[in-house]
Amino acid sequence: MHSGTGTLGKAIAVLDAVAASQVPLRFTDLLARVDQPRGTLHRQISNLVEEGLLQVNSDHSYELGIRLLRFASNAWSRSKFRNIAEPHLIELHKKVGETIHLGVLQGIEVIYLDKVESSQAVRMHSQIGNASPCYCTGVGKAALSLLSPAQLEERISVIEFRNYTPTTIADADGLRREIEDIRAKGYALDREEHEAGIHCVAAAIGSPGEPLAAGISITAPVYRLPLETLESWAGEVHQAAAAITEDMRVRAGPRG
Amino acid sequence: MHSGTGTLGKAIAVLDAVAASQVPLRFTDLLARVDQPRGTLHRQISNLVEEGLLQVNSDHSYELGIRLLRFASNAWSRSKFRNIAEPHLIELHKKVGETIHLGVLQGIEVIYLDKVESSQAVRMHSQIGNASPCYCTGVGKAALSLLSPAQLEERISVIEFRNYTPTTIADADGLRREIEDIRAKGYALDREEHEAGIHCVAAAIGSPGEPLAAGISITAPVYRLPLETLESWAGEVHQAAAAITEDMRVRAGPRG
DNA sequence: TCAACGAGTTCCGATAAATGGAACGACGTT
DNA sequence: AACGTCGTTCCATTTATCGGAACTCGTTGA
Repeated sequence: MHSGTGTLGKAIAVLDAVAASQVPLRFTDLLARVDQPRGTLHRQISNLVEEGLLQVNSDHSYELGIRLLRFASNAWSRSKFRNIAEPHLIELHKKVGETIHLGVLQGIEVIYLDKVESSQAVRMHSQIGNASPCYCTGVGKAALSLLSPAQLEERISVIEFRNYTPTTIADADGLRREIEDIRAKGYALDREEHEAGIHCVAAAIGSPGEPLAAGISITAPVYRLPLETLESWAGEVHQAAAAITEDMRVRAGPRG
Repeated sequence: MHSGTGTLGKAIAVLDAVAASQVPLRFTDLLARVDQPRGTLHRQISNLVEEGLLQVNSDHSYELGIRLLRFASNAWSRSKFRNIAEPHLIELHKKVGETIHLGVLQGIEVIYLDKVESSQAVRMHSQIGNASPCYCTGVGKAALSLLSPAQLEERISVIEFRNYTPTTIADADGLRREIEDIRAKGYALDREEHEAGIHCVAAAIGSPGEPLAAGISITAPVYRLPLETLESWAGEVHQAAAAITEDMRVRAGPRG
């Protein structure tokens, strides 16, 4: 979504382009999306394919390579943060009985690291690894509230605001006010700002000034759970988030 | 597990080193595992961290970055192969009632792409994305049987045989005989060769000479299911694998 | 107190790799 | 048969990578 400097950055920009597209891309399509000369792009793609990061179908369309899967399964299962957070997610889920999400801020996106819900019958993988815009998700806004003014402005400046629903925050000023509000209250609400019919209450994980900016949320469908109920759990979310923050501090500080 | 040529390859070799290790690695640990001068490695790591592919903890230990997760969730959900195979896996599961695995050959490893089992209660992600050696898994051996003699020898030459269990194939000659046997029979068996107490029957997906070499397997614990029962399903596995191969041919050939 | 050590980081000339413009070959279209 | 499109290859130029050495900082031990 952002990168581009350095040889490695260029290569990843190609992966990004492939990942961002809903339809399979052919060489010329990529050429249009990645700002690179033909020869250069061709070689970069070749390298990526050779490394197993990109896969080419028989019709010359590209998809992300399975080697990424191998890396990711590793990243996920060993993630210190996720492992520390997991018991807290489960505990919170037991308290409220609704779906719990764990996500971290990555640039201007939230990447979901874990999810605890009642009906595990849903097909696996759900939205683990999925990315959503930070400005219209509870976890995202909560995480943003940890940033310094400078960091915050830096991120805001690259956001392209888009109205997913009527309640989506529409511009930078709206987001600034929202962040202020979240800092004051200690929790964030997503009032169907990303997906109609879904709202959530969230709290930030991490401390101002430190690199980790993340959050957890309780998510529920509007038709079944009013916002008031959700908001009444603000204390619980905040408490769980604080517990994770503390666990991270304790276990990261003294030693690995 | 292999790469190393080119700037990109070097970078990925670092990721591989981090992924391969069970314990968190610090700078010096990586230095020992990746054959690179200090200055060079330092810059490569910096680049990887900057791109979000690698993450550095406060104690200078490294773990794989969550950005990989984002790529992987994409790679998985959009994978043409996985999507085509999925209904066949479910159908096969309904027939036999045991766990079905889908895996592809990547170098000398099998990477698991999907899994269908009865008790989805198990924590998600299970072993999707996990990698296992090709010479001691049913899927791996089945996939190897599709390779040309030259390709096969190339791969065999880089395998480091290791005895996971008493029945693990111990050397190249043993593997060559096994592959011959699989070609003759049309299916592969894993007689507790990778994990004691677990065996499976598998069949190859793909055609000789084509790039895709994959397989599916029916897996079961020894204590509950004798090998004879498993082997009696060889026809079903083979049939399902053939159906996937055919679907891939049809849907990949005419157009994307 | 000071020297020695190990871990991580920075610097910079030499070197090798990436760059990108242009030409080429393969198809399908008009 | 001439044309446009798409993918691929080539090669002189440019640029980033390489890697040895020096530097910083915290720890250990005499």
